[in-house]
Amino acid sequence: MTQDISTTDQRPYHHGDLQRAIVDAAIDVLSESQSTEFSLRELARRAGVSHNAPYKHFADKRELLAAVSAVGFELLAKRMTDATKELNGPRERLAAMARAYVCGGVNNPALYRLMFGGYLMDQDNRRPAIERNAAENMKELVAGAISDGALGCFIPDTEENERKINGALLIFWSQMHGLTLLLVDRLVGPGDKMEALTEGVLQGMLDGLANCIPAIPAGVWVGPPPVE
Amino acid sequence: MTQDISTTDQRPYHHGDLQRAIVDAAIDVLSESQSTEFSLRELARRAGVSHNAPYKHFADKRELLAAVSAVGFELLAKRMTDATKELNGPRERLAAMARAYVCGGVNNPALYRLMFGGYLMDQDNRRPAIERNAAENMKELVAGAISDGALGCFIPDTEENERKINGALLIFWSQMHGLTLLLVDRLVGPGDKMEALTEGVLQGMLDGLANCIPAIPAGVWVGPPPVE
DNA sequence: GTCCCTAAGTGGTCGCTGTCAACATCGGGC
DNA sequence: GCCCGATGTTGACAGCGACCACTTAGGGAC
Repeated sequence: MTQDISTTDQRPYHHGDLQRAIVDAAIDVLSESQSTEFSLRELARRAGVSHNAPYKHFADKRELLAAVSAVGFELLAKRMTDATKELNGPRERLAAMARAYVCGGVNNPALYRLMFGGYLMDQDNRRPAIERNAAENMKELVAGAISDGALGCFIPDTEENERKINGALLIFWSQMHGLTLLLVDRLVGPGDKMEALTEGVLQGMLDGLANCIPAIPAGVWVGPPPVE
Repeated sequence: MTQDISTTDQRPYHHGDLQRAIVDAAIDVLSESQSTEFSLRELARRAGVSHNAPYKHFADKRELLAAVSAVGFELLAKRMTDATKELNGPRERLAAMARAYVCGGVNNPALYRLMFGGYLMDQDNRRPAIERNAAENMKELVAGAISDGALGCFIPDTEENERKINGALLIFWSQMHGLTLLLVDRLVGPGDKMEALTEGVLQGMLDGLANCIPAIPAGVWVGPPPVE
C-alpha cells in the first residue's frame, strides 16, 4: 500500500500486483470519501504509478468499479456466512443473515450503493460479468439459507418448491435491500428509534416468510441486536 | 423546450425561464441516457444558451440534480395520488399505491436512482433542502394512506398509534423500495415471472401490514395488474 | 420619460479528468 | 542470448465543472 520513497526512488519499474493495489486503493478512497467520484488518476497516485498504468489492467473506469463492486458482494457474503456459522434454526439463521446484510450496507453506504446503484449498467442495462457473478453467488447464499429452512416441508426439486423459494428469496432480499437504503438515506426516523423499527421490520418479514414456508417458525424471535 | 432557430438567430438575450428549461432538459437527458453523467454544458447547449448561463440559476451541478430529484418525487407522488383517486378500501388503496410506486421507479430507473442514490448527500450525509421537502411530502402521502386505513381501530394521536403507523410505513416503503431496485437491476428472475413474483411480494407485504393494523383486511386481494 | 440597479447571459480561463498513442522496461520461453 | 509480450511511462487532446470580468436588458423609482 505504501511506497518507500525515503531513498532516491528505488521503486522498481514493475509494481508487482498493481491490479490488486488499484482495487484496494479504490475501496479505501470509496470508503473514506463515500463517493464514487474519485479519479483513476488519484488511485494511480496512491499506488505510486503513472496516471495511465491502471489502464493496463482495466479498460475503463467502469471496469474498475465493477471489480470493486464484486469485492463488495464478496465482503457482504462473508459477513453473512460468518454471522450464521454457529446457528441452526432456520429462523435464527435468516435473522442473523438479515442483520449482517443491513449492517454491511449501513457501514459502507457508498460501497453498497455502488453495488446496486446502476453506475455499472451498460446501454442494454446489463451488469459486467465479474460483478454479476459475485452478485449471483451472494444471492445463492441467501437462497440456500431459505432452501435449507424449507427442508422437510417441501419435496425438493419440484417446480412448486422452486417457485416458493424464489418468492421467499424476493421477499427477504427486497425487504432488507429497501430497509438498508432507507436507513442509509435517513429517510426513516427518528434516529433514536431506528434500531427498534429495524427489528420490527425484520420480525414482520420473517413472519411473512413463515406464511410461505411453514418450516420457518412464526412468532416473534427476540435476539440480541447486532454488535458493531 | 425548443428554440426557434429557423431565422437569423432572433433568440432574445434573455431566455425567459431558463431555470425551468434547464431542469426539463436535465430530465430529458437523464431519461434518454439513463445516466447522471451528462454535463451542464450539454444542458446549456440544448437550451440554446452559453455554457455558463445555468450557473446563474444553480450554484453547481449538485444543486441542479437536487431540483431534478425533487421533480422526481413530485412525479411519483402524483402517480400514487392518481392511482388511488377512486379507491376506498384501505387495502385496495395501498395496493394501488404500491403498484404505482414500483411502476414509476421501473419506468425511469435513472431518475429513481438519482432520488435515492446518494449522489446528492453532502459530507454530513444530508440531502439538499428542496429535495428533502419533496421526499417528505411523498412520505406523508403514504403515511396518510396507512393512517386512514388505521382509522377506527386506533385511537388517533396517541403515541402507540404513531409508533404502529411508523412501523407500517417503514415496512411498506422499504419493501417497495427494495423490490423496485431489484426489478430495475434484473436481480430477480426469470424475467417472464417478474409480474407474478412482484404481486406475490405485494400481497405478502399487505398481509404483514394487516398483522400490524387490523383495519387493513388480510387475505389475498386479486386486482388487475397495472396497465403501463 | 429618464435613469440606474440588478438579475441574467456571454466569453475566457484554469485545473482536472478519461482516454489515446508512442515509447521504455522487464522477465520468461525458445 | 534474443526476442516478444506484458507492464509501466510520458505526452497529448478534448471535454468538463467552476470561477472571473464583462455586457445586456428590462423594470421600478423618481
